Amino acid sequence: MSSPAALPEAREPASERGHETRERLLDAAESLFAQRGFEGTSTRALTRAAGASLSAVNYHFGSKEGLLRATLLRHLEPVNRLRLERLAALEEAAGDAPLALEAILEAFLEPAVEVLASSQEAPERYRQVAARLYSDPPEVVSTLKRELFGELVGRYLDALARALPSKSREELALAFQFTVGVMVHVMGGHLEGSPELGEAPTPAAVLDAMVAYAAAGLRAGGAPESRTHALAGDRS
Amino acid sequence: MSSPAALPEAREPASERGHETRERLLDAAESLFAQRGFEGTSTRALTRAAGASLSAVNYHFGSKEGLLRATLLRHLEPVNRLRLERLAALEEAAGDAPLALEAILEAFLEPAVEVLASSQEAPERYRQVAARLYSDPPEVVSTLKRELFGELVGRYLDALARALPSKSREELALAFQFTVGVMVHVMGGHLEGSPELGEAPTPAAVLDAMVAYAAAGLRAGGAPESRTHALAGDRS
DNA sequence: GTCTATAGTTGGATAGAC
DNA sequence: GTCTATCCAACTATAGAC
Repeated sequence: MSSPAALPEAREPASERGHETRERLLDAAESLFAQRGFEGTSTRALTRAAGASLSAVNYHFGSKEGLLRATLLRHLEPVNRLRLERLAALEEAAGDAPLALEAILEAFLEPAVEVLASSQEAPERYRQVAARLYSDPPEVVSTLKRELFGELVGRYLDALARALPSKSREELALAFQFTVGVMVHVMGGHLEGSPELGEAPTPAAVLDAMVAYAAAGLRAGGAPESRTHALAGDRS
Repeated sequence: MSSPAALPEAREPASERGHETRERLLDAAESLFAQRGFEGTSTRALTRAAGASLSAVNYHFGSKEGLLRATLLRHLEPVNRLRLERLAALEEAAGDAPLALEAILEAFLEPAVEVLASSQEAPERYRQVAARLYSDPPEVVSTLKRELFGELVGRYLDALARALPSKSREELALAFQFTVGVMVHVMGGHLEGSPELGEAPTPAAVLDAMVAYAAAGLRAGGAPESRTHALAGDRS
């Protein structure tokens, strides 16, 4: 985190040599942590992949854990910033009116998909980084999770509460967590693992399906009328 | 898997000494793999927790990976068997009629919650075992996943297709994967990590909420009429 | 079936030259 | 800022006594 010297303000002068290795380490960490997990990736394999020396990780990040933290931050922070910006833009455009549920969900879900699609290289790499937050055990991760998502979740729940005034905050919080589960599963790449899905659908199609699924789920979740269990399925 | 001797048929005779250690190892593995992941757990810590010697893992399971496999199987296999049984029972009762969507979802989701609730000791332990299937990287896991879920998913999709005849199989498969994501997130214990949820809801309440959420999501997911994005939130 | 002892690797981290 | 060389702790797996 607080690295060696935070070079003056030059924003990539001829002498950014000092940052080249750092960036390569982050790239390699992204890729390897995603593929094999934190404990499953050795510092040796990591620095080899980055074309750096073994000691580089400790020099730039203090420890292997510091590198994990930096790796997660590098991706999740911009995604979450975008999520907050998009929510704020929606709210400003709507004035006092409550937001459309689908719009809120799109503001939350699309940034993740976007970052994924905008990656030039292997998208698999980016996908699983976020999912790691929900699977890697070390304590760094749970701390970081609260750090990164605390405010975000609160703000989105506020918007959801205005869109769905008949729901209690607990109901909304629960259904929103379900939605996070959907997102994590998709970002973790578990759609590919499943047969029956034939050719993988495009990210845009998956996003649309997620929004529709989650919107319906949020509207229905926990509402007493929806527990009419005895009646059969279709409705469309 | 195919262990030393598969003792005749005695179902816990005075001489089950040979199995005591084995069971203790499975218990410990369950707990530690759930908490710290596969690579994050050393055989030493594991055997120490089980009160066994270091070599016990290799004797009983061949390797550390063999122990992971046995651990996952021990829990997932009965859960999946129950899922298939409950689906079959529903289908028999219904004759030719399509099943109620909520009933299908309950048959799928409740066994997991049930095993969780029926565990005498720390339920946290059991919860995360299944979730590990979706986060641990080693190849054993992805093999096992297909092995365990291949038939199951096919059978449930068949039932869903009859309950929701207007949906294509691809739409259903996608929405069903979303539902799996919800379940994995819940079983992984990520509800606890979130504030805003106050006192953790009971397993039964979470189950009801999941069923309602997923049923609504499956009915709506991908249906063209549900993409009327412009209209605002509430409906109840 | 369980133990102790040990072999043989590989792990993260550091020292010090350049 | 990056490297090589090295420390030492920890790992999985095996051998062999009991």
